[in-house]
Order: sequence, then structure tokens, then C-alpha cells
Amino acid sequence: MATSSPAPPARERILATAFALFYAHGIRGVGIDRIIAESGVAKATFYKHFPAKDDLVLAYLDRVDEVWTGQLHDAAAAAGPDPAAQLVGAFDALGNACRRDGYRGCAFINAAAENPAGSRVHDRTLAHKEEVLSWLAGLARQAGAEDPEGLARTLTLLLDGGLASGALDARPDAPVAARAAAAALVSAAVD
Amino acid sequence: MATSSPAPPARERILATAFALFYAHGIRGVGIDRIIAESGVAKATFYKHFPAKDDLVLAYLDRVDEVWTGQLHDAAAAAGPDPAAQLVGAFDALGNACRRDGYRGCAFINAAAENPAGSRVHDRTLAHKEEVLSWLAGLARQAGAEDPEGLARTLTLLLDGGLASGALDARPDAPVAARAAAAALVSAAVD
DNA sequence: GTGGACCTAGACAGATCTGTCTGCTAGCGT
DNA sequence: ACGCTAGCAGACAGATCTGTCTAGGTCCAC
Repeated sequence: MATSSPAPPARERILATAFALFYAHGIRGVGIDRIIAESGVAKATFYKHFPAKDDLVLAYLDRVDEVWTGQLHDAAAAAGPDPAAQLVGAFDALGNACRRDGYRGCAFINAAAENPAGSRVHDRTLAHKEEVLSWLAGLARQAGAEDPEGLARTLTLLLDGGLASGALDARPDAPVAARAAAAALVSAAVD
Repeated sequence: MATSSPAPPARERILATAFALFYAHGIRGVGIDRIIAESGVAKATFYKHFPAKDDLVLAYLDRVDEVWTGQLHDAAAAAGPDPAAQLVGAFDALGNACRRDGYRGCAFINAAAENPAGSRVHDRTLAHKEEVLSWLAGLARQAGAEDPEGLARTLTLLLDGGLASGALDARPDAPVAARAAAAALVSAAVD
């Protein structure tokens, strides 16, 4: 989605710059002027593509969703065809994310922290989390868990907790513990 | 702590106002002027008590730590004398927190999302999380878990995940799932 | 009553932020 | 050759933010 247009270079440069800066410094911590300067784009061009900062923020979140969802699915797929194994394998995406430097936690949760409850940004975050939850619930159902929604919910807690904790201390034990706990919960729920 | 001074009314009013506003709108979302206006304090008075906004932010986080740690300990204590039961009981604090309206997730994680990695705010967040972690590890040790640090780490993941998820959707199933998962993990680790 | 601590009221400076507007340039299809 | 689209460069307005400063009020101890 959102790639139906020819994707001109200016828009793409803006988005790539915003992606890096928003994630690294927070949304309110990065001004339009800085994005314009670092993406080498004229102000008028910027405002042609994104009429307001909020529009850029939403496009940023769409890209984050794309990237993170992709990593989650890839990690799950790498675990083989067994849905139960995939549920656990998805946690490798968490480990990989935390290991990257400049890692600063879940971009959605960070964005939601900066925006009021009814805002578009907040709603987008909610939609993203809901999407991950229902994907996990689908896998849990395929795996034959007796309470797929409950298992999926619990796994999202571990995932979100790992995303948050992994951003704080440098030690890599948060993703390891998350994966181990996920494995225990999945095998308990399936058999 | 931090109550050794006579605690004059102006400082307390500022702090109480900051507590509400920072949590509700984010730190960068609230200007000094607004805090001054809503706490009914003169600007000079404000800057006498808090030489810079950052100082107020740290005082705010200290208060958050006080309140949240207190709720956690109270919830654990309410579960009775058994340390294993206390580990699970602590999750009632999560449920209570999520139920309050205006709930917007963990104030520390939100604050860290708005501040760069080396900042004082970030460090304070790290210290708080470390404190909770070691408290849980102590309980886990008393409960006779074979890997108290690992269990404690996993429980913090559920706690942080619950704090984050509970802020997004209104449905109360996140804290319920967190508590249930905690109970399962604790009883598996203890016996 | 005098000095000091504590407070209020609000002007002010300087930076920064979002968003608008004017002018200019380059490519591209017809 | 012409117009259209996309883009660059940067001045500008208006709001807002942090932090300083002046000026004065109130209460209490001595």
C-alpha cells in the first residue's frame, strides 16, 4: 500500500530523513526545518507533499508498520512451517531489533507517548498493535491453542515489553527472556 | 525522600500541576507558561524552585517513581505473606492503573521516548526499571525460583508490556492476560 | 519598624517552530 | 516553441517556548 504512485525522489528523501530523525529524536524533537535541511529539499516542495507535519508523521508510521511487520513475518517464516514454532520464531525479530544500534524502542509506542489519546497518531498506533495481535491470534489458532486470543494477547505483552525494555539497558537479556517465556507459554497452550 | 525540606506550598503546587500535565500531554507538550498559569505561581517563583525545566522533569519522575513503586508494593503485600503469591499480586497494581481514566501508559517509558539516550531523564528511567527488576528478583529468590533473575526479567516484560498495551485499547484484557501469564510462569518456576 | 524570605505580576529577549509566499530553474511531452 | 510539472532557494509572518529581569506585596522574627 501507499506505493501506487510513481514515488518521486523528493518525497522519498523526505520520508527517509523523517524516518531516521523521528525515530532517533522523537517527533516533537525534530522540526520541519531540520528535515528540510537534511533531506536537501525546498520548503515549498516539502509542503506540497505533506501539507502539515502530521501528514508526514502518519506516513512515517506507515513506513514503520511496513518495516516492522515485515521483520516479524520474516522471522516467523524462518522458523519453518509449524505455526507454533512460528509464534516463537517471531521473537527473533525482537532480538534483531534490539541489537541494532540507535535502537530506541517501539516507534509506535514512542509516537503515541507524544500525542494525545484521540489523535490520528494514537489511532494509527492502536491499529498497528491490533494488526499484530490478530496476526498472532491467527497463528495461535492454526497451532491449535485452546485460547488463541488469550495466547496472542500474552505474546503481544512479551513483545511490547521486550521492545520497551530493550531500549533501556544495553544488556541483551530482555529479548532472550521474552523468547524463552514465549516458548514456554506456547508449548503449554498447544499440547 | 526529597521531603526533608519544609515543603512550601508553591513548590508543591508546581509539582502537582506538572505531574498531571506532563503525564497527560507529554513533557514537550507542556510549556513552562502553562504550568505557571495552572499552578497559580509567579514565573520568578517557578525558576527559583526549578532552575530549568529539566529539573522539574526529574522531580516529576521522582514523584512518579514514589507513587508507582508504592502501588506495586501495596498490591504485592495485599496478596499475603507468600512471596510467590506476591509476585502475582503485584500485577493487580497494573490492573488498577489501567482502569483509571486518563491512563496513558508508563510515565517513565513515555518520558524516555521524548528524550535522547544519554540524557538525565533517560538515565532516571533506566534506574527506575532496574529498581523494579531487582525488587522482583528479590521476591523470586525468596519464593525459591531456580532462576530468580530470569523470572524477574520475564515478569518485568509482562509488566511493561501491560503498561504499554493498557494505554492503547480500552479493553481490560491486557492486565488480565498479564496476570494470568505471570501466575503460570511463577508456578512453573517455583515448583 | 526593619530586614529578609517568600511570593505575585508581567515585560522582555532570543530562539525556534509551523506554515505561506515569491521567484527562479530544469526537464519533458506535444 | 510552449506550457506543465517538479523542484530549489529563501524571506517572511505569527505563534510559542525557555529563561531573565524589574517592581512590588505580605508576613514574621528580632
